[in-house]
Amino acid sequence: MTERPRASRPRRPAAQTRQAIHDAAHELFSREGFDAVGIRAIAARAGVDAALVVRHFGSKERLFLETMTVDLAAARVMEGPLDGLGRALVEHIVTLPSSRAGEMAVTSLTALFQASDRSEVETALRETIRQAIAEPLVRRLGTEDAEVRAHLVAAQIGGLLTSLHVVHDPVLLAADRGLLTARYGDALQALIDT
Amino acid sequence: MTERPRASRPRRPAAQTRQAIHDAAHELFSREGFDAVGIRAIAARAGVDAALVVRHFGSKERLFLETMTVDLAAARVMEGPLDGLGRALVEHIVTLPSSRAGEMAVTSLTALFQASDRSEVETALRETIRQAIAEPLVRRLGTEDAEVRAHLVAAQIGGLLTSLHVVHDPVLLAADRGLLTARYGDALQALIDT
DNA sequence: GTCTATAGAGCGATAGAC
DNA sequence: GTCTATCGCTCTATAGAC
Repeated sequence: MTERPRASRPRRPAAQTRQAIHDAAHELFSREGFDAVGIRAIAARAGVDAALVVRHFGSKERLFLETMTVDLAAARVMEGPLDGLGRALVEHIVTLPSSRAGEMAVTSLTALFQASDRSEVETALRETIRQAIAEPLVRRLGTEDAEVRAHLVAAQIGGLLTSLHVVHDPVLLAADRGLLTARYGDALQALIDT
Repeated sequence: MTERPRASRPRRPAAQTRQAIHDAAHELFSREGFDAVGIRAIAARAGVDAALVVRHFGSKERLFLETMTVDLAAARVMEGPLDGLGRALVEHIVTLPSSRAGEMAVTSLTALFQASDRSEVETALRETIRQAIAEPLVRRLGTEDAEVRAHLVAAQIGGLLTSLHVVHDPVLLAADRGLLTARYGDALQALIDT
């Protein structure tokens, strides 16, 4: 249909191709995990050739790391008053999946967890947790053991996230959000208050 | 060297072969994860042929599930007095890797987490958590919301375990055990006391 | 009970024409 | 920038000789 002798296809802008690969990769990696998804499957979903995936992102692992970034958007919550912060954080966590961005953050986090036997992925995961939770909090807690406590807060929040989205604990998934927030939030608060 | 025309090898008892495969599988799966380890590698380490692995265990996934079982040995701790249970549980968790059995439990748990995108593995993981933590505890807590609280306790303990052994949080790994036990244990206790 | 051999498929990555 | 073709390798699982 095109008048040119189709030396190559209708020529999409490179940025658009890159974005299509990016989106396809996020969707497939989120749903099936790193190992179960091949470059060919990503290319097929993006409507491009498999070689382009490598050309644009270098390798499957780099594509994974670039695609599965997590923005927990917890920074805003962290700025709130220290008392009541426990419940506010848990409320934020359980509400995350109701926004599109939050849902993507959660699925990415799950995929990172499951691929964390690759050392680069483990590093990315660790850095994500540090930046999103531990570091903002350690500045709020002036005390001497602030760093350890902040990382324990991160551990506890991670526990809720993995129970919900990795293990899929049916009791917690079915539980009343208010009850969850109150109980787990107060336990978190104990960690914050020392 | 053998006098028989080596139709087949010196004939090891089947149970012994099975055990050798089992041990090799545990070691490799623990260290490298489900996807990174092939049947051939397991067979080589066990000193047997790859076909025997399939013959004895049916499939790689069945071998994985049969091999990576977790005994957290938390039941004994659960029987202790309800007050102080938080710290006792955390103490138990951070001390786990110092025993051989505990270390195997921890490495198995890590491998289960990382392979939990396979639905049978996810089910096994969920069941392990329920049996080891949630169920023993729900019997101790008489209250109405006992089940949710017990599963929140499991989530919080899972958070510590994953932070230490999946994410490898350097702050927590370097932290004083006593401090960890006190802080995280008291937060856990808040969940137990309601 | 153990082995050889192989089916049957998929993989990540590259070379080079266009 | 895009595509075709392919290299070289891995994998799980099975069939059947011994």
